[in-house]
Amino acid sequence: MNNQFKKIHQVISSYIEINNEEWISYSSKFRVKEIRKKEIILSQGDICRDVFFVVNGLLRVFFVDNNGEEKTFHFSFENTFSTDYESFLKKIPSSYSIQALEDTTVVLMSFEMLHDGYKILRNGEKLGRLLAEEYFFIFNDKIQAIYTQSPIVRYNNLTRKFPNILQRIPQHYIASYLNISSVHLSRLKNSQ
Amino acid sequence: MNNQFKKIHQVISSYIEINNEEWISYSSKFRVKEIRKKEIILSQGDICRDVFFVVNGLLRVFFVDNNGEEKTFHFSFENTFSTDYESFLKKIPSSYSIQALEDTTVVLMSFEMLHDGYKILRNGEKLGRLLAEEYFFIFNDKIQAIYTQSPIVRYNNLTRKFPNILQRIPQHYIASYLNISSVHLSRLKNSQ
DNA sequence: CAATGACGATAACATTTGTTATCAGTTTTA
DNA sequence: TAAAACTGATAACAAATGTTATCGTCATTG
Repeated sequence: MNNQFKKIHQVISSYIEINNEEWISYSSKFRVKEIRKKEIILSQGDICRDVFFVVNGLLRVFFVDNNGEEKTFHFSFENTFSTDYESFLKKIPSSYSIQALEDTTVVLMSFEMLHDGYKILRNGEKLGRLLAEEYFFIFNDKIQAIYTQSPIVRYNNLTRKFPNILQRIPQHYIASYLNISSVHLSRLKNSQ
Repeated sequence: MNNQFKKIHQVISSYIEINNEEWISYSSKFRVKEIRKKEIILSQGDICRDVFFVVNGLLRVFFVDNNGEEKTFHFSFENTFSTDYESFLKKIPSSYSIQALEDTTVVLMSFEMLHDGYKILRNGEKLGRLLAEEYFFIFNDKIQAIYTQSPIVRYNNLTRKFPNILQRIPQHYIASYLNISSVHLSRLKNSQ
């Protein structure tokens, strides 16, 4: 099996039963893309045509708010999916941009192939449901964290969960992710 | 058709094709529950066993944070679903409590019947997927609002979208929903 | 009907967080 | 390799938001 598809196969297999034949047919439609650091693979306002699976590297999902300021919404690490799922599903302009923070390899899954999967794979609809549910869980946790945890607690949780995040992601992006200013994060860190 | 099921049939029909036979078998498992004002139908920490469909009345979804303070997370109006979907799906202790703000009638859909539906209904899995997606959209919008809009803008949007909300929901719950203090909301309102 | 509690406005004050600017060290780029 | 851009710390100040307390009105309850 194409080595780049190994992990994605593993992830999908954890959701549904998929046999060899199905996988060969399904994965034949994957496309692979190399993205250079700082390159943007989805621009806010464009319709999001693909779900990206990060094989290696790192993506940043962000948007520009009404005051023209970038807000970092999510970091997509290796072996996770990244997309504007609402734009992707509804074919409406994306609210987010997605940018590579490092040279990154992604597997592209188009809307068409995902929807074909609903019919072609025996458990295609189930896969769709579980993916939607999984995405939902992420957002649910995110909202709860915002409501219940102070920025510094969220920061500590983040660095505990991803110990090398500080080596890979500039601190002001993390501040933006926490929805506080970079100055404030610096203060919080150095006074706790 | 049982009149209380009319709306829920309408909503489900908007998601998938469901014929009369399927509907009769499916809806026969619904249970109806009357909840008195202030009554709690889901307690934080319990496993959420049902999805609630609000026939009439009004529910408040909230949780108690680490400082012992209630944070209102969501208001469930007529003809919408309400639940702790993560607790419900994963059978883990609920992060939320759900309380009636008015005398309320709900239709209960248990985990078992929803999952039976995945098999019994021709489009059961699709229904599950679309419900998960729909729930996801709500959360996506919620997070975006938090990141991009100031509390007073969110307040104005809320009152524009639900003009009678002020008659039905105490203001301090709305403040909690906006994640600001009730004093601050009062100030914002009366100074804009 | 009286007592109690819930509700929302307001004031005074404390705390948190943002803004702007500067600086030194580092990385990127031409 | 030199210039430019990026990064994070820090200080000084401004703005936003929270906390506590008080008050009058209204709704609920016994």
